[in-house]
Amino acid sequence: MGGTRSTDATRPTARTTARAEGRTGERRRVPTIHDVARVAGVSRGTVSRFLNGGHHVSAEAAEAVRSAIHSTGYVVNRHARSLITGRSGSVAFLLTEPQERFFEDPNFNVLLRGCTRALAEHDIPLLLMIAGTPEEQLRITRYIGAGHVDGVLLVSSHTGDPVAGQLAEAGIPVVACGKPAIGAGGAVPGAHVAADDREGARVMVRHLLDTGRRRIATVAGPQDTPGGVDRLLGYREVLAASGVPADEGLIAIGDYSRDSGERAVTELLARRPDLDAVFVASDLMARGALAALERAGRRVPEDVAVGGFDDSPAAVGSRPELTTIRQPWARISTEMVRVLMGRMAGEEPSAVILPTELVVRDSA
Amino acid sequence: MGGTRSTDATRPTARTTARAEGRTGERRRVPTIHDVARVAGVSRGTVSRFLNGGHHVSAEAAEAVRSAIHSTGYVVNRHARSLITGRSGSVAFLLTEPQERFFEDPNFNVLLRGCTRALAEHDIPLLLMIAGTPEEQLRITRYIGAGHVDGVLLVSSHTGDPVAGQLAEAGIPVVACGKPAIGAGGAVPGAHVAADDREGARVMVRHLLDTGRRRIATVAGPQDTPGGVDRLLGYREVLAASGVPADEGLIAIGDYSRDSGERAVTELLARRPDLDAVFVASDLMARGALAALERAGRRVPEDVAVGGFDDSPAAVGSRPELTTIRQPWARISTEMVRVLMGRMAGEEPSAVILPTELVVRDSA
DNA sequence: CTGAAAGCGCTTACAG
DNA sequence: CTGAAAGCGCTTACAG
Repeated sequence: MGGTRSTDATRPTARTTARAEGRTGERRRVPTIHDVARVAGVSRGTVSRFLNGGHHVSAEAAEAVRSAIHSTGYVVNRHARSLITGRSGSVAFLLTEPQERFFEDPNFNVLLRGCTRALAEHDIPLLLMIAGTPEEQLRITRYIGAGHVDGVLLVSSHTGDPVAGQLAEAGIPVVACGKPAIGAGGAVPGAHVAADDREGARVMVRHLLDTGRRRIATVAGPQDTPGGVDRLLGYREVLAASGVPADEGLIAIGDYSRDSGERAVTELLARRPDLDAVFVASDLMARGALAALERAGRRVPEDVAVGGFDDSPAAVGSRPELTTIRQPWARISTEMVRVLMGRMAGEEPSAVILPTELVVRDSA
Repeated sequence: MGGTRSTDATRPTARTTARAEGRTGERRRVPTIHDVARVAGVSRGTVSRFLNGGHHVSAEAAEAVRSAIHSTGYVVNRHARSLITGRSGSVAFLLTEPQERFFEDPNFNVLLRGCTRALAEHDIPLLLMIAGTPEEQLRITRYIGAGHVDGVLLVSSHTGDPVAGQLAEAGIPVVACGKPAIGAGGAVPGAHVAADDREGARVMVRHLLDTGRRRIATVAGPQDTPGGVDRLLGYREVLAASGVPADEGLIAIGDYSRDSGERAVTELLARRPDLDAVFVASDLMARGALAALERAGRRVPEDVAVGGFDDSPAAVGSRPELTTIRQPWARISTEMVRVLMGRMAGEEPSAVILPTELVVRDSA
């Protein structure tokens, strides 16, 4: 804002208001649709029609409006528009992560930036919201439920997140990043976009097998996250198919943190000293695995091959650099926005599973 | 939204509209101030007064409204409010960084999260905006200039950013992260919050001196950024004060990237093989420095001490772990929001310089 | 302290 | 194709 609204002689009932006056004393008046109409010599309705697709507007009228918009510097007042259309014209990027793990995850940046960009192309601002605590969740679901946002890009790694359900119940289009948990009651899964975790894990374990490894351990992710479950599943599948006997002693569970990877591999080494490879379900945990192996005097990849997952910056900062599975974060964000726009236009929820890619570096 | 607005018998002119009806067919009606007024048995004006501070509202009326809000589940329609107050009730977090370096910087996460949180406490949503290209800058300054946002948290590391000036000119309260460039023409510096780069550099160089180093080199940051300039300044000051002869051959310039740090130290080593310490103006560059030193067969810290800057996650992922200067990112975000709220309330621009902290680890 | 009324800037049937 | 008019949900002087 930052302007003084002056009495407009052409509007008999207009009154003088001095609100939103700039601190610095400038008195710029933000032009309205009314100004554009006056300059263009048409009615406000015509300007509005021009603004909303230009249907039922003659070529001359359109041109007059176009030039009037240019000369006045008109920008639509979204509040007025939203008030009548009932749509806010904005979308929320909602993070429901108590541990705030995502903020430590470099991939999160890529995702957030990608969504911001993709939305900007539709001229839709992104509202960043963090609902870590139950109070914040309540406040935010109320806010969103009141229609202050047309759709939600939901990021939460853990299952049992009540927010997704509440939002869906309130009729808000939602698309989640990552596979949602399959509710015990068989709740319909919402729209989501995810990397193909299972196939990614398969590819990595096959790579380990192909390079001659036979005693392949794994550090799986938390088993209350779909990603954690799927990557372990992929591991089991390939081993089963390869005829290598299943060995539960080669499986350890981490929580995606570096430390948990270090602990898990230390355990694994104690249980199965003869392991010659380990598929670690995240790069961060793989960093911990590298540390544990070094401490144990094992060379990587000579003695033990290490395969990570994510292809996060952590993958290249290590020594040796990590062979890993790249998650298509840029595409995930693009697809999330695309699916959300579809939902907002009335399409049914859909799931998009994106392929991952094996990145071979030094560790395996 | 997500509801059908039905004809309201108490409002003679109300019409039936079916807009914003949920895709799933539910027909929930979002309660308005009118519903609250009816339930509470007061006028809409009274409800509004209650909502806006409760002045001129009797205790009984207040109580009736409070309970009516609760029972109806009323949430204010911000668009309607904004339309009349001329304030949007939201704030932009604006990134004007062509290189998008900030998105690779883990500190950026902390900053963004901190600002989101601090704003949420005031019940103000944060709009994330990225203006990397000139076109995006134009679109965004128009958007902001039209009053769609009450204030801007500006993040841009480079000088000569035209956005800050345009925003200020449009009368939008702005507070920048980091010291703005001192314009050649002596433009008044805007509100900003920054770490004390110069003192941080001084502390590090003193630490190097105190631990017996005498041939202290530096890899400075880009000299078109205030941080780059100030950290080099601090380095020079301490050396000058210590009586160590100034040696321009000990000074190299990087661009904050890992590679540039590696290059710079390689150069430095060629020019001054007898250097026994290097103050590197960012942890990322320091990582590169470590690599260059290792390649050159110098032990850290025995042969050469390395001091970083930032205390980013890069500082602990290295071997040896980096001794560095911690930037108070959490406080920076809190202060940015505090100063911005002040600006929005009409206060004059102010600058906040926050202290840094020496974190001693293994590299120096 | 409180109600009735005007009006914020826009969109959208409704008649031409 | 186009204008006049109603109305979105709220706030705010203005009278009581």
